[in-house]
Amino acid sequence: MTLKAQFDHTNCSECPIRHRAVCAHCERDELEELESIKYYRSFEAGQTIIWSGDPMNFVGSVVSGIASLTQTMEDGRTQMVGLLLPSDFVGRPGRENAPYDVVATTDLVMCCFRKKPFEDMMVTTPHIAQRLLQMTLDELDAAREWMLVLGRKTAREKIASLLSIIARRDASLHQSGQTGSIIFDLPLTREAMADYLGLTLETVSRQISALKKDKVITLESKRHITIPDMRRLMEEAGDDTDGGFLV
Amino acid sequence: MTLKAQFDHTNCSECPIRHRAVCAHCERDELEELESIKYYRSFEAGQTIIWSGDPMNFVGSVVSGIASLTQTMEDGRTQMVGLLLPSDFVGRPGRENAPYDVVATTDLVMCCFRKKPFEDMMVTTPHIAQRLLQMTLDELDAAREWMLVLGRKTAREKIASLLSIIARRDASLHQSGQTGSIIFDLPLTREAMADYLGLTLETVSRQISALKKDKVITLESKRHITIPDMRRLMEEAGDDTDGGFLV
DNA sequence: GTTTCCATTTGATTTCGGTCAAAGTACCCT
DNA sequence: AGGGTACTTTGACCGAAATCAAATGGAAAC
Repeated sequence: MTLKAQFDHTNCSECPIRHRAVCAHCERDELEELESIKYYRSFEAGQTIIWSGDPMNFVGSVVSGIASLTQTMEDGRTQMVGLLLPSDFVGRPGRENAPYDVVATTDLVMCCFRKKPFEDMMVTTPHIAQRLLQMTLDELDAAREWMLVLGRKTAREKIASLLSIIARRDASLHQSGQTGSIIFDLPLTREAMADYLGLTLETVSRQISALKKDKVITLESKRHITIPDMRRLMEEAGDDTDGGFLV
Repeated sequence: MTLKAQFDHTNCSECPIRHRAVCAHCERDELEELESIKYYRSFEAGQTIIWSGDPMNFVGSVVSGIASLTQTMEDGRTQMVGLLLPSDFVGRPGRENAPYDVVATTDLVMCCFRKKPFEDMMVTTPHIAQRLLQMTLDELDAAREWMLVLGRKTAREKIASLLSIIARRDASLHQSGQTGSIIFDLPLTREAMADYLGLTLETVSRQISALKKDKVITLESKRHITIPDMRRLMEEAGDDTDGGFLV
């Protein structure tokens, strides 16, 4: 592995990336502790990063870009099991990494920590362990939320759930509250959506067309979506309340 | 809430329950720290425990028995999102609990901690936070493993996956290695299996019958199962390797 | 022993989503 | 502009699992 510092710390100055554990802006003190054991590495969109087994003895954290965690069966069936946004971690400190592939959805910069010093640090600086625990609990909730989607929702509800999640995440980024319509770009291909939802890409396409026909969503282009009424979309998703959602 | 100490610490003397955070046997020192803020409570099999929202301001840990975490949609569709075995935790320290119901699969004893002192304790005793993090990471892996099952496996593969998981957990409890056939009692009704697998109970029944007909499993009684060849079962489950599995 | 209740099995039919196939669309590249 | 490629849409058909319905089994209660 060749690892090379490619991240300019000054990028972080207004903290747009919410890099909770290591952000130079909001966590300068911790950053200094970590400095000696971390490396930055960048990946191109579409690249698959094998993050399993012993050789990959690193814990990684997304600095910028989006990646997805995927599991693949030997016959090719794949299931996306998580979305990695800036500040999210991958890799199991304290043991061999789980057999997931990390796929860069966009260009990606990751911050990699060698495991051993990372673990030591968690013990010596309990607030980092504490924060990592909070994040892991969030991810666990998201994963469980998704289990309901995968196990019990119809194709139409699955699509609505995914759009609702992305829309809300976008809305929270843009601070635009609940007012009026929400517009966003889909960062996923139809196939990626299918892998996330446990569907085929044809079904994804059909259900998006159906939601468009029923005026639940509007498509400016294939990837640019408007949601005129968020409440309506959430009904379609079968969500009763505004409970937990993915990241 | 009436909470009452009903757990005899001497039960724990050979540590059959792996009660990692509070076991009187293996973690006596920690137990003493926790003593003042914890309460034991027992539940009957079949009882549903609402563990969400503000009023339930507790973190719970299973002392003995089995419980399941379930999510329910307003139209009654339910999905089991986790199995709680002795030593597992429920409840999100540091925030409102997630909207899951805890259903006692067997008679159950839980150890409940008031959240605030529990959180303080995590900061003051970092090794507990560390251990909780490990357990949460394990659960996250299990949840993600299950996402593949829910999203991409056929009914037959789902059943085989569940049986394989239970069989392996049992085998590890009985220290009986990989040798020969494995016999165990199903702790779940067909309906509970269906809720776990995102199927209907009829499909569960049909697939179990099919596996029986094909000699992958043998049923002594409806709940007593023999697996003559574990490798065969794992093939049926579509598992290529012996990767991670649930709890 | 027999009645009751619940879990389970089995059957008949329907339906949702998958599969296979073809056509349409946008974007990049000389 | 033309042509290639990757992504997306749409159609026709099929099959796995859901749904509806009834029968069977097994254990506790009377």
